Amino acid sequence: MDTNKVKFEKASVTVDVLIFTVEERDLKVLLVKRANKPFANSWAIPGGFLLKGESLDEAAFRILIDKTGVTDVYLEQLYTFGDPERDPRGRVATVSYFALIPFKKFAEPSSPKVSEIKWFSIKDIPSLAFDHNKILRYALSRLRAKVGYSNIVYGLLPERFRFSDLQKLYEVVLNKELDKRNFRKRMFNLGLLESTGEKEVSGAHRPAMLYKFKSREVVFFD
Amino acid sequence: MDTNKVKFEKASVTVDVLIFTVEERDLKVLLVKRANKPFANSWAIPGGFLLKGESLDEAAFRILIDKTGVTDVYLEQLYTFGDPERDPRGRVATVSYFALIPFKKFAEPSSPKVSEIKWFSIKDIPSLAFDHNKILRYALSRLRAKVGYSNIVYGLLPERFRFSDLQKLYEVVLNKELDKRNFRKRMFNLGLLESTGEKEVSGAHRPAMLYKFKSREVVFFD
DNA sequence: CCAAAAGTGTTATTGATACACCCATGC
DNA sequence: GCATGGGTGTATCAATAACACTTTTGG
Repeated sequence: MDTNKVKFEKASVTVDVLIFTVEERDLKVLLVKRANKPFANSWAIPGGFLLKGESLDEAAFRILIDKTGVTDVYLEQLYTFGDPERDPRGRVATVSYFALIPFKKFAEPSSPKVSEIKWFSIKDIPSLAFDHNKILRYALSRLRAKVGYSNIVYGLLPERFRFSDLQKLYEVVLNKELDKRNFRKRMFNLGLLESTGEKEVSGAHRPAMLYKFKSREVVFFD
Repeated sequence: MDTNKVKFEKASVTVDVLIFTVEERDLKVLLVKRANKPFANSWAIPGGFLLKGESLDEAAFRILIDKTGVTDVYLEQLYTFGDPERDPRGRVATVSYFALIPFKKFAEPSSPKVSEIKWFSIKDIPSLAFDHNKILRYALSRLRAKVGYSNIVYGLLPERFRFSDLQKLYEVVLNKELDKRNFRKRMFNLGLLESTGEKEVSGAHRPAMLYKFKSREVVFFD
């Protein structure tokens, strides 16, 4: 192949972070409304340009803190999107990450530049800026696959939770119903959970035992 | 966070492709000896800068063809490495891919710029340029995980192969021995293979039936 | 006593593992 | 006839799937 006349191209590198949480037993993703062109007023995945001296992981972490104030978090690189046409401003490659945070830790963002920021149910996603719908679909498929062979859902839950919260979370992520008894059996057999001994301050029904993950580190199984 | 005084940084984007094959029942990866600085004379993963108008996948494909002449191939994006210190020339983010090719299709490369090119057994990898040892370790762990729940090994095998070739391949990739009867049972149960009806032109032993994958498309199972 | 969610066991089926001998060929 | 790799079956165990009733609380 003759490459003599073809030019290399410096690209801008952005890092986008898909921030997921569970609220009201529903899986939600944090989106921002863009203030500037291109795609002004469109909703988009939060992100930003890579800064001098910053690693990709550091940039993802910075964006996450900027938007949510959360630091104790599960964060994983997802995929890199680099189609030459994906950004009208020029060649921009986006390294996408996904983050899982417990809703309770979320604090309103400090960043003044963002005009608006909002949690969207994954069942109700509008048309997004750039190729962000595609990125979100990719993130969801990774998340769905990964909950099947790892404990990463710990990132979505508070320290202590009811068993039914955990089950509901799996049901929402996997988009299918699970049998209560089989689910409990399997979860206990994996040996990742422990009872806290405490019970929820309950409603008009039998109070539920509260559980926690033995370890808030990623564990793979199967 | 005050970002007013921090500068954005344009980065060069390179695409590196880990090209795997099986030869002599051993898993091998293609490395090139670098002609130029930095790391002149070190072995490295083949790669190159992203060209104008080219998508990441296209760049990976171009590099692969350039080095091997192979076009019918399994190719998958792996991970993006972007530490600010990883290349002494400046900020370079590398999007890594891995490719699986059947050894028979390999043709000597047409590219005149490469000083040397060589297959290395994965058991015998030297110290590589940049952070390429780390990238290779990552690729191997992805490959090992993925053969467990997909049929991607089809990419490493010729059209028709003996069952024992397939088993040996799994053993090399997973670095452990497998039981012959259980392995055959499982493979047949997955329903991805079919007999070609033909037998190998054999050596001093009973001739082996030759099999092929029903589909040379990625299939996931489990 | 009624509504609401928590909690609990058994059976059937499937997939994984462990294991040893005969077969077809070339020389 | 012997050396070389090809090819086959059974029994045990573990994990998964299907399935319905009782318990504890608040109001």
